[in-house]
Amino acid sequence: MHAYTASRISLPSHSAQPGLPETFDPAPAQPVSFFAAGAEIYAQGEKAGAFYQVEFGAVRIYRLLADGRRQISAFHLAGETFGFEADSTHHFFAEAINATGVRVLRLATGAEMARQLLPLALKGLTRAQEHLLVLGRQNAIERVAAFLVDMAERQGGLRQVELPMSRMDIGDYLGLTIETVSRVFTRLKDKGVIRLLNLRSIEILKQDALHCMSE
Amino acid sequence: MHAYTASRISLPSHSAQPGLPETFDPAPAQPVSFFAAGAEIYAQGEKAGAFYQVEFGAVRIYRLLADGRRQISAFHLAGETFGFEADSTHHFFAEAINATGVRVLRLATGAEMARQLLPLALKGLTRAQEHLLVLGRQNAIERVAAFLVDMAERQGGLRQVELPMSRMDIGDYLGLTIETVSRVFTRLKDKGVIRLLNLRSIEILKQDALHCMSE
DNA sequence: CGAATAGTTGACCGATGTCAATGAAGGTGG
DNA sequence: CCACCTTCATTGACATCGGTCAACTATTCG
Repeated sequence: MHAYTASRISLPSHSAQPGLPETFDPAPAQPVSFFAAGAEIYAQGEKAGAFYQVEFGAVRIYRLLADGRRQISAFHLAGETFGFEADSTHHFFAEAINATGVRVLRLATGAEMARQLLPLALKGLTRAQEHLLVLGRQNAIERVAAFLVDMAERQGGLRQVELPMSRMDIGDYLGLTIETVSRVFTRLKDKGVIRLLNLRSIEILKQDALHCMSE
Repeated sequence: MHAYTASRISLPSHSAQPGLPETFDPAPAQPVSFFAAGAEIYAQGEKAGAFYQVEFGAVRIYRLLADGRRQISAFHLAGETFGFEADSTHHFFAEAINATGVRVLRLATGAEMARQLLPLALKGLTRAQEHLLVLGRQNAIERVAAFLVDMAERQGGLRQVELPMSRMDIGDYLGLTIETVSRVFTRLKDKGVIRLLNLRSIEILKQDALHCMSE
């Protein structure tokens, strides 16, 4: 049982992005906030009133038990959206994993907003439910394999996969300890399924084998 | 690793309910379908085009792995709504646990529908994410305690709680085996926290202790 | 270059799964 | 209405996967 102590590492600079070239956004330009690695985007219990789109970097969404055990329910990479809640309160914590920029989208109320948000909420629901299957019924190898397959898909299905998060983050996402995550990485490496380019990026050598392991 | 073999036990009678007294429903009356215990309401892969409100009985939503391992992602009791999907395909199975009546609500498209559906989707998302914490980071006693607390709350917070589902269903919801569920029930009974009135209903004797155990 | 942080590896332990036997409950037909 | 049979739940003995603790190594950052 490992304890996790949350700490506000640095404050975001809530200012609009000035002069960077950007892809065209049909919605009226919204401010982009920057967060340093480990910075809190919002906390459980805080008032919710916006949702967020990742411009660059990566975000972890998590919850804590009283004794510090942490469960990360989702990672969000560039282009993905998070932060909507059932009521006007955040039920989870959101933190930047690395230096991260998020576009803050103020919540309009009304049917048009619901129309935009619903598909995102439903996609998130499906993702969460699929993750339940992993946590409830898969063993350590299957969990890590499923995680790598998912990360690979979200990065365009390339052989090389960037893992912006630490082993502890991966463990807290998969319901495992860092030691077990590490051991499974080693086993996959020894089997020739993956290659560790460095701590934060892997190459998938046997796509089929990995898919197979993830069930 | 236990195998679960799904089987269509009986077909639903897709007919409107004729002469039963009903509580007033502001929406135009929709047909109610009846399902026998174990009957399939929809299957993974089927075309989705409606959502469902439980009139009476109970429903399990689940997914299977290739080798038969099953994860129940949610139970739905009377009054609750389920069946909406991110795209037009069901990603899960839905089965009646007991004799169950569900009101079938055909999906209108458009903003007004989204406005109605969004809160339900968001509520479901929050529930699923909270369940992730249970599956990822809590031990067997905590899981069962959390389950009982949840069931009690959803039944009005009474001391006596009805469990419409089998031990296997509970196990497949909590990521445990039936043996472990049974052993935890016995431990809670021996500690005087609960009393087993019969297989499908319990009495909570120490509400605080149970809350405490569920973290 | 050195200290601090993150990751890996090994030895051991315990919680939960597996397998098997027993007991209780519910449904069906005589 | 009862007896039997089937299904479901409980209990025990044992195995195993993953957690814990500790030592060591690699990486990053000042």
